[in-house]
Amino acid sequence: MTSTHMTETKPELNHSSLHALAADTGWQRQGKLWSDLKELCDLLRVQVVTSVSDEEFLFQHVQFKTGQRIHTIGQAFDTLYIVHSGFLKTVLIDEFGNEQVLSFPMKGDLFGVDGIHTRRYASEAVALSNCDLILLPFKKFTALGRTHVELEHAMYSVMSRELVREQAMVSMLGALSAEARVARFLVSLSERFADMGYSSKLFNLRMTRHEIGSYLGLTLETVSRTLSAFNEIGLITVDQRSIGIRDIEALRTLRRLPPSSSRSKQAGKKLREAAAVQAASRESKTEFDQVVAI
Amino acid sequence: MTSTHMTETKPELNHSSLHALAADTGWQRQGKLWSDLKELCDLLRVQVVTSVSDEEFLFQHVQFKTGQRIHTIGQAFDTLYIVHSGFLKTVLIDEFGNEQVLSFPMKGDLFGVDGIHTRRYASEAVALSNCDLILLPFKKFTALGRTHVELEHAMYSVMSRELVREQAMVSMLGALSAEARVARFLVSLSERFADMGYSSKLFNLRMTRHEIGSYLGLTLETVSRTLSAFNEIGLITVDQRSIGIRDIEALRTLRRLPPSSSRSKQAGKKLREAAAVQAASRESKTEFDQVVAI
DNA sequence: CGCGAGATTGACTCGGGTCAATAGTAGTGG
DNA sequence: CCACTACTATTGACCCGAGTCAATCTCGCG
Repeated sequence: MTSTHMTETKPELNHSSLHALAADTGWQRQGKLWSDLKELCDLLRVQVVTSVSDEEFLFQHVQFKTGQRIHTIGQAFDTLYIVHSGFLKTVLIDEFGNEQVLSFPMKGDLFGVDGIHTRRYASEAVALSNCDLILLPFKKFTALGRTHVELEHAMYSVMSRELVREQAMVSMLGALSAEARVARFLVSLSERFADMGYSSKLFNLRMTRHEIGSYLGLTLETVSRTLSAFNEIGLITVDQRSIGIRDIEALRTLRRLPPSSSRSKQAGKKLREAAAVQAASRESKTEFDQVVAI
Repeated sequence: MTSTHMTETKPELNHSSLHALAADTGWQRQGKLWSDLKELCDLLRVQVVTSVSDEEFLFQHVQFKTGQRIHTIGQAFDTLYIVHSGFLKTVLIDEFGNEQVLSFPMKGDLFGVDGIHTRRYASEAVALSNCDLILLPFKKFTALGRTHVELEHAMYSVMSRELVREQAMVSMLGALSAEARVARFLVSLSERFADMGYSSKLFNLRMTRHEIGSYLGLTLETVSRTLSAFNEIGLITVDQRSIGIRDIEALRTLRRLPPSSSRSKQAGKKLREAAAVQAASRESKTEFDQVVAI
């Protein structure tokens, strides 16, 4: 249970075991303990007209180790979480025990929102690395929102942003080819790393091929194969979890081969080949001079 | 522009033409004109501890005709919409003009939420039938939320619900086969019609095969074929836009043939066949004694 | 009555899922 | 320290579900 890699034996949604686990964590108080409103809003990338930095309103941090569950499906909801550092995944578990990865929250991301409506979390959140999370008791937060108008708006804003993200996800799953999905996934990861201050060109994946596949609606084999293909074409460099981005533009513009409901009949295959050629022509111009993330 | 079927010629995101159109509508004032808070919450299926029915806070209705656009992508956001009656679709338009249907709002649904974050609508909403919508000016609404706590919570709740819905969508697109998607689509439609007071057994689709396909991440041919297959198996009755549900349980439990990241290796094909058999055995027990919707 | 949009069907193709074998990696324990 | 074990990743062979292309049919409307 305390090993650093994910070996926890899927506890069958056992709530008591979860709580035991949380208790086990013991609200350790190393590292940063509290955050104020401003820090919180900065993290959420929400522009707040710097309200008086109320020192009275502080939010506690909690640490989770790799593999630990932050919350499970069905567990009573009462707090939202903001990632201060670390990487997680949120998953849905369908009626037959199959996991479906919904998101990979990282620094600045909010999660737990799906619990508001039914007052129970609709998904499960698991730490993919050691994490430092900010607790955001929902009651306390809404109460605050009433006195700090801009905070309330921030909340709406973040939820709206999350909704737009999901829409983009739906759109991607509905319309893009496997290659395009993987390409975009890499691009978005790269961008996230960039604005977290890490290298956007060389980084380590925090999740398995299986998790990536689940997130993208593909099998792990397809993910692996696609990464290998990108590698051969020269778009990226792959070695296990380590990814080097060699041609982000090619990845970004890599469109769907004639996928789903396409009406504008532009031979998609040609686009792919074009992208490949385009990539090959740039192959030698990028270099790897940046620091590896983490 | 005022014809009752959808012939509007994709106006290339021309905002001025949109506004002209809205002006054209002329905020017609037939039918119900205003709704109070309680009515609004009832519609949203949010339990509100019946706040004093403030007659001062009323929300205006607007009518749209089939094919009219309620808002377009990029248009400045300032109001949310609640469907009082009628059917719509919301679509995303990707970088090459392809539509992707995101939802089919109907009675009691809220839309426009995706505009909160960037202050511009991220999607486009189009009426699939004549519609009666309730306008919900966002500013006014949040202001109200500050004095009526339960209203604020209702807003969070509805947004959270919407998020969960999107998650379910992602999950479906990522994990289910074409047949399962169509089956679930029919089930959810049936349920929606049921709690709108229409028949859950016999109803008319308000959207084309193409739109259904776009929504489900399939081609219109696959949708058509799948409906035909369900028809032959005896799960449903199809005639153009008219759908008769004959075995909702079979549709509900129709699982994915071995789709994506399946680890529990249960021969999916057998499940399908089982469902078919199951369906056949029930074939004669359902009857069509209910009133057709609309 | 003819036109155009939508729906249905068939034939063909191929992207990506399935199954399976192999290899690289890391944590565990003797 | 090294073998043992459990994941994780990579690759290949095979095949089927669903996309593509295209012909035909229906229906509502001008």
